[in-house]
Amino acid sequence: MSTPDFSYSGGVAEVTVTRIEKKERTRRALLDAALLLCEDSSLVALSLRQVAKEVGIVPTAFYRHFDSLEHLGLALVDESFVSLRAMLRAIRRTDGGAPTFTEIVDRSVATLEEHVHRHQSHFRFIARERAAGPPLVKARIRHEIELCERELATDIARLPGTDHWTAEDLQVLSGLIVTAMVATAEAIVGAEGRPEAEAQVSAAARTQLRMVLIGALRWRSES
Amino acid sequence: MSTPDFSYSGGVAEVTVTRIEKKERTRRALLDAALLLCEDSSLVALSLRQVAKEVGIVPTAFYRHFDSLEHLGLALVDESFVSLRAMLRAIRRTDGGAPTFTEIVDRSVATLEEHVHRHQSHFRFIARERAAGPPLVKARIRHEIELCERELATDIARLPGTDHWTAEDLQVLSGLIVTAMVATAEAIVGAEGRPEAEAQVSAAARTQLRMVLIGALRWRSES
DNA sequence: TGTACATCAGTGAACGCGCGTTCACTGATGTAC
DNA sequence: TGTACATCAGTGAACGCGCGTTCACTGATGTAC
Repeated sequence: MSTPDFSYSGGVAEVTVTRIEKKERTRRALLDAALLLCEDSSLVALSLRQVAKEVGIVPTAFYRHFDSLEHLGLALVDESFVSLRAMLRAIRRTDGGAPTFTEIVDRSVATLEEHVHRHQSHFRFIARERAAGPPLVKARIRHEIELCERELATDIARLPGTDHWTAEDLQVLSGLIVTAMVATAEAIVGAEGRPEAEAQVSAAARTQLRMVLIGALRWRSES
Repeated sequence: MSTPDFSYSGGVAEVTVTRIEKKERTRRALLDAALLLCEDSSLVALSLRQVAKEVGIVPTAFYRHFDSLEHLGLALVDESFVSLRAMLRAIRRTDGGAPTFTEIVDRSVATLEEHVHRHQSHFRFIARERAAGPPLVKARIRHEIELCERELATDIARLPGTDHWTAEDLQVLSGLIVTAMVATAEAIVGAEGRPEAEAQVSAAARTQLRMVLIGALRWRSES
């Protein structure tokens, strides 16, 4: 196979692509191929040669882009958390002025559902490699999840009724919610588009989230 | 290396071991070796030859015991869930006549902590392979976790104040608790024996569990 | 109890294959003048 | 604008290695008589 040629001719004009753009496209293709190929096992079971073959370059050309598959994995983690942060922002935006807890919960779960669909492979990747990825990948995912928990904690602090909460309690609640939402995301992915299964998952998620919020808001007074 | 010889001489008597016992010991050694070797990646990244080498048999002898590493994985799943069920039974036993929710929560988390320590490698194995294991292994873990959720649901149904609950609500609550406890188990393992980190994890787990129970018991009246 | 035969856990050679990584290379793109 | 040189993404041969699996085997243990 020859050098991938990304220049193409439109109806009228020849479009030429710079060397830098071409390199960027190969890099993209490597990331996409790796994400696809490790879908049903893990990055640790994937080989550099498989990825290169999928993209249509020779194995040695891989090194022009990444030092190793593990480093490619770090890039995928970073990308995935861009999606995830975007989701947190979207939830914050839609829930910002919501009148009731029920509405906050419903909107949050709906937003989660939508984002899981749009970035399925990213969510799967994180869920998988969090537990089984190469060392550096595992470590970075752990760190990023911690950041998300903190971010969520500051969001929660803005809800009415949380004024007297300690920073620790906020953090603990935030951890619980993130854990539950990660599990929900996994379940949505597991539903594989079967609408009735997914409806059940999201109904369960709404119930869980409501239970948690109700419990959290009452919790100091009973402990 | 010659055939592993399990017969040994005590101070007084020669102890001979039957062929069946000898085979069983090799099988055990294979299971232990696999569990050890996949600790920091996954079963999908492990090779039959590594396991055989660790045990001190020739690679081909592996087939006397398992069809493949994936089937060995299934045996490990079964073993792990024996530990896990034992834990659920222990929690049921200690909490059975507990007077207050606080006590139920405290005892449950303490029991979890203790069992996670005793069967660390089993918990790690399940947490890892649940997300990234070979297909059959993933499927069986998913199934077993579902069974645990059902088992827990019937336990919860015995608590006072849950009489009017629907089966679905019980299932949903049970799912939430299992998710939170799995996450706690992972965190305990992650604390790696640093006592202050672990104390923090278990304190957070108690808070979370209490929030969840308080919320759950109030939830129907506010939804 | 002794002997002849069956069983079968573990052996060891061999196979073809995919692996990560090295190296010197090619030729299109980019740049300095 | 044209030419000479630099850059560098991708090539292809080669390496030694570990992989799963096949096969015929060995020799200790187990059993039937």
